[in-house]
Amino acid sequence: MNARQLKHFLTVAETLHFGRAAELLGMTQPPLSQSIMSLEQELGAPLFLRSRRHVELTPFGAQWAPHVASAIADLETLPEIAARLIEGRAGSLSLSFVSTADYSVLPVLVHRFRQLYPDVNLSLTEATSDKQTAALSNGVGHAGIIIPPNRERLPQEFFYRRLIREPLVAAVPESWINEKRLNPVGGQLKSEDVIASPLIVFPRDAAPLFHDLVTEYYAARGASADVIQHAIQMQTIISLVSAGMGIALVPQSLRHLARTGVRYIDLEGAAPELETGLIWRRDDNSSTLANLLELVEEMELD
Amino acid sequence: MNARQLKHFLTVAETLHFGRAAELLGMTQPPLSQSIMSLEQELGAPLFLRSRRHVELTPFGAQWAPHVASAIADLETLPEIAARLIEGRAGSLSLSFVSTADYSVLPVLVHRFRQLYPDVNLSLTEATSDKQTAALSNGVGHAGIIIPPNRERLPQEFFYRRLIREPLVAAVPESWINEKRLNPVGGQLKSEDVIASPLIVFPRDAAPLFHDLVTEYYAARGASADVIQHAIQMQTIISLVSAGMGIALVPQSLRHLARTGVRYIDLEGAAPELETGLIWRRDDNSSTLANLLELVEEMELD
DNA sequence: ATCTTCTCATACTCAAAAAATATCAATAAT
DNA sequence: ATTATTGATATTTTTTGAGTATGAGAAGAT
Repeated sequence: MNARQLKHFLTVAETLHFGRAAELLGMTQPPLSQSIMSLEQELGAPLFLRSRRHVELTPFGAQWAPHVASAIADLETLPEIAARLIEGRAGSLSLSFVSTADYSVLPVLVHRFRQLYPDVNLSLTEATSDKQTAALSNGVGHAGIIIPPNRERLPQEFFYRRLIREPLVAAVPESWINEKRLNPVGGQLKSEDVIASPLIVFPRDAAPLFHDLVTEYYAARGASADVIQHAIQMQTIISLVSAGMGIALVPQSLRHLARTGVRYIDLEGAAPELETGLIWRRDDNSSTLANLLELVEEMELD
Repeated sequence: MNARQLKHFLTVAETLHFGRAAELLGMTQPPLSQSIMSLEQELGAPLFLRSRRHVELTPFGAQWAPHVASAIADLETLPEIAARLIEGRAGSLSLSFVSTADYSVLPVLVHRFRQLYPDVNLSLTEATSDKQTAALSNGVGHAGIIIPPNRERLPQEFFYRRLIREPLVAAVPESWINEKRLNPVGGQLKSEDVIASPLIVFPRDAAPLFHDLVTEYYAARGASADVIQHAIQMQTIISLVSAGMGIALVPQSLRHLARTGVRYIDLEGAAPELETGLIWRRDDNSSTLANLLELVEEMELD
């Protein structure tokens, strides 16, 4: 019993006519008759009742036909499924991201991807850059949005592409401005003001690169940060700023996270810039990943 | 692309080794390699990454495999489904019955059938003997439990088998006995008492054969029935008896329908007998029907 | 470093299966 | 009666699937 014979059976069951069925199947009638007969012999029961002029299904044939039809239909959608998987229009894409990306590239990227590839199962995981790199290295996940280390420290097994490069801005309690504790000039905060203010910042182990970028700002000005509090979530940091506990240096895109009592102010002079980009394994040739990369090329994220 | 190639693909995907897969498939390795290659060519994408020493699935292959596995599994259950349909262990059986059978043969028949063939979809329809015969004649339903007409009036297209032959008994209001309006002697009701009592009976058009059996009882005794009420359901008739409206002549098996205020009493002498039997189309060779018939032969219903 | 082994690919041959052609036989309609 | 229709049978041809023999490249052993 093979799919060919089953197809033959279905066609005869539909037409109830060997000649016409053979035509539909692109073959001649004799081999079709033989095919059905051998199928019946194998099953040990007739599928059709044939008089010399008429063909009809036996009760067994009639009840079996829908099962066969369903199995054959499933079989025949396999090439279509394959095509969709090959083109990356179906399948899965597992994307990890650092929490800061949540306010900049991630939403627009995810939205566009979902729009273009609605049938791809996109799974998103928040993780630090280090953890993302480790997971990808172990073959877990397809791509990660990270804050990149120095080029030489990025393992050879990865490709990297910059997504966005944005200056840090200060998130400050609104009250401190009203009380003249901070004095922005022309919409910019002076470095003396920054240095003099208690700082709320990520713990270094959670985001070493971002942490280092902030502390280097102080070091470059011959000072060191007066870290009053660590917090592991951007939202928590902003909440603490709102409570007047201190200021924070955050990526500019965090302006999207509006919160009463918090003002975002540009830094005076050349602000440190935070780069965010995408990494993926060189040897990963998943088509869903390829589609994501293509989409990244097409989008103007900066 | 055919089921054979897909099976090859699945086996290689499981073993990740062409030689061992070929062995599992009962073939040699070269044609297996060719089969996979031709499948890959047809799909337009590689299913496996082969180095000279290693085989692994491509992302596409890995994602396609479960779809293929499911389709092939469905395909391979078709012979099993066919066997069950052929043996009548799956499929459907549509049985109609007269309402009186509800209290005699039907429950035990249905119970036993369900027990033996739990996967057969058994559909039960209550109908008069005439309607059942007509439906069967039109190819609707498999068998019917009817009160049979004279043999010569049963169309040639049917087979018939008696299931039960039971005497009619009188269903009488309990109060009438207490009030000595009826006087059973030795547990039997005299025909004078029957003739003298108002009768509740099926309308003739709903059950002509049963109706005729009852009226012939009166005719044979030179009387005619004093029909005080028609009712179309056995339960209604017994309810009316319980209310003291009259008596009814009912099949003995109706004793199973106990009701306060109603007594079932044998008729004096030779009581009219009601036959109930099964009909089916001679040319219906459904295996579920065959199983029902076999079951009927094995059971002692009388 | 060389040799052996493992493993998938290639070239070629053969057998079995599928389908074609030609024809038959039975039935229904003209 | 005759003809057209339709499924079955007989026989040949084509296609497909699988076999054998062998090659080539990589990993591991000596």
